[in-house]
Amino acid sequence: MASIKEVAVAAGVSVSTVSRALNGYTDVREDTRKKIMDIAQELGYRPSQSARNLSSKRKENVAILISGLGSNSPVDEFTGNVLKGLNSYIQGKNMIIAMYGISSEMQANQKLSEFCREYSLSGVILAGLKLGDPYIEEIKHTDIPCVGIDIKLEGKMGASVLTNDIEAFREITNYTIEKGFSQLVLVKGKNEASVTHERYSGFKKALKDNGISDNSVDVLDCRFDENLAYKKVKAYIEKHKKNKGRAFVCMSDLMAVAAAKAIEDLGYSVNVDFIVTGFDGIQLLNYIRPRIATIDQNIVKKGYEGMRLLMRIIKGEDKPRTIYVKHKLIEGE
Amino acid sequence: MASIKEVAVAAGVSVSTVSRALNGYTDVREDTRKKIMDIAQELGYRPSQSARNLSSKRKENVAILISGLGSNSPVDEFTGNVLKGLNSYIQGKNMIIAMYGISSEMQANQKLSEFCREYSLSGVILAGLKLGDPYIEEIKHTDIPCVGIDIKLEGKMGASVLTNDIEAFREITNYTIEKGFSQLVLVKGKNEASVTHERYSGFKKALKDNGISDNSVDVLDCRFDENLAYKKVKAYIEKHKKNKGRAFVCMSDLMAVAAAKAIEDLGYSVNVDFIVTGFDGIQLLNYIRPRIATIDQNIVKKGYEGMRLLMRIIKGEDKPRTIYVKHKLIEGE
DNA sequence: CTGAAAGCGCTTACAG
DNA sequence: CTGAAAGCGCTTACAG
Repeated sequence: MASIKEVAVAAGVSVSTVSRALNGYTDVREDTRKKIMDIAQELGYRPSQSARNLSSKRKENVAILISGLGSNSPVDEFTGNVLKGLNSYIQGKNMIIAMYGISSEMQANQKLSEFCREYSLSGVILAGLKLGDPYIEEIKHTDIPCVGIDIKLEGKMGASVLTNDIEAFREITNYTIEKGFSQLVLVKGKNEASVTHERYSGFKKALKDNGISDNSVDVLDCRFDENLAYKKVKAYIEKHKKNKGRAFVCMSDLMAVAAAKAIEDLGYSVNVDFIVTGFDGIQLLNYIRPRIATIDQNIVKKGYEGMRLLMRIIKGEDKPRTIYVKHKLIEGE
Repeated sequence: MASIKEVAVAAGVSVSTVSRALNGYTDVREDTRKKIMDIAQELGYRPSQSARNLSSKRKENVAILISGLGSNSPVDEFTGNVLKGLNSYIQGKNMIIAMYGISSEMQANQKLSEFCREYSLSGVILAGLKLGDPYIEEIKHTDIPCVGIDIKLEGKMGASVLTNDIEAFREITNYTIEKGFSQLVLVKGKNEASVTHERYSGFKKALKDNGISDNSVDVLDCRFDENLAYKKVKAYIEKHKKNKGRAFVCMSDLMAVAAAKAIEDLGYSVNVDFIVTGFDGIQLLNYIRPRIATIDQNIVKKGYEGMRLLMRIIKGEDKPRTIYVKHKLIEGE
């Protein structure tokens, strides 16, 4: 419960001196500082962040704003992994990061800049944003540093941490073909998601790499919906048997798992009669047999890099820019 | 960027009046209030929380402190589900909750009361705490409302949201027996976890319910470790074949999944040759075939109820107490 | 190297 | 019903 004043009195110095000592200013005599430190420690003194925020200009408060916690969205590992990544960055750095849930509704009611002012934030990480969310547009013209995880942010203060979806999807498609399955079926995500377009573009590059013509490939539009993927893949196989597409290249792991299930439910063997590949690298795949090949996006690393970039931007050590976190191909069996 | 002063000037009233109008005090003339509201809206005014925290006594700032985000812990769904629950409570309530990651190390460095003072918190939800964490002890003597999710908090300000582990485990054990498998093998969690003891006690009640003697039951100490569970269950079956324990009653879903895998790897059929049951209700089970019976703990609900209880305690509408969130038996196939 | 003083943006008795 | 003023706990020029 100690305030700076109590520390000052106990140390027999002024409040200003305590403040300077505690904040690591150099113009404090060493023994004065020592005494102040000791007393602060003893009293369990902690500066009130509210008071500090109110009086100080140069502050380094950051927060992560998480969208999509709303109750209709399925809980996935994304949030936990991002948090874990942020956390690993601040470990031992004597800093703390606040997290706030932001719904699309809330974004409509309160501008990001107002939010940051209200909570004294000097920079934010944004996770879970969807194309069309109000903040995406606002960030183009804001002057507070923003780092988007898995979402491209524009404007002079907009930075991003992304997977190179084009390269990654090209890679896994090539992997599929190398495994001897060149009659491809693309199990596609929803068009509203930017990643769908990027992965699609990577897919086409892989076709070109292998001299496969676009129109020899079937596309199942499954909108990242596992039930839809199950149905469409099942129907596809029932119709063509093993005579047409034999490789289901999926834009997400969950769709891949559904596709694999469809294959098995029809009495075929995954990775033998038909190959399936995913994208994301979710935990679930570790429990599915046979193992489905995928691209691990390394979300934890994204959290870490996002945090690191944000701090560097705030301190002026770096400029807002786009970082690509290296993905990893995980082979199937 | 507007401050209360600018609103006051624009409205032609004093700062005090603006403050009272915005905070819903009744002693403001209706048209004055209306004008102030309009102008505040127009200017995009938001009160600085820092200033408010500093000047006001009766504040209702709450936060969730999450332990176990440390990088060595596996990411699971727990955190995301709790957050989702909290979030569903505050939906539309015009409030926001801050989240902070707290490691055991940090707990050792900074007392909870100091933390709350530093961040102007009037109440906290604690999630992911382990037996032996420093804050558990401190809470016994603190005077700030604390709600523990899945951890029993003591002291006059300690509240808890729990599963009735004893009843739940008794229930699933009884379910197993009803399914015709009475030669039980308990796949046990680690002794350092309080839930292990409670589930064990529920297990024994079920034995008594069915007149089964304790020493006819084998216990595999697997410490909530899936690899250990896999090994021990496999060794057990290799040794006894189908001649002894036939029902692996597991204290967690992950151990149950491992047990099921061991069974299948030995060429047996899950839920036919041997039955397996879990505990938790994790998403993964929806993807494992055949479906393993389990107890769904409803973590989302726990988050919701925890938040609700905390707010009620802060407002004086309720006393710190223990809430049990109803679990649900999910049958296997 | 140190202290007195102003000020950050609010809330809240108090007076009228 | 409204306003002037004190105060919350800090930081930061400024003076010495």
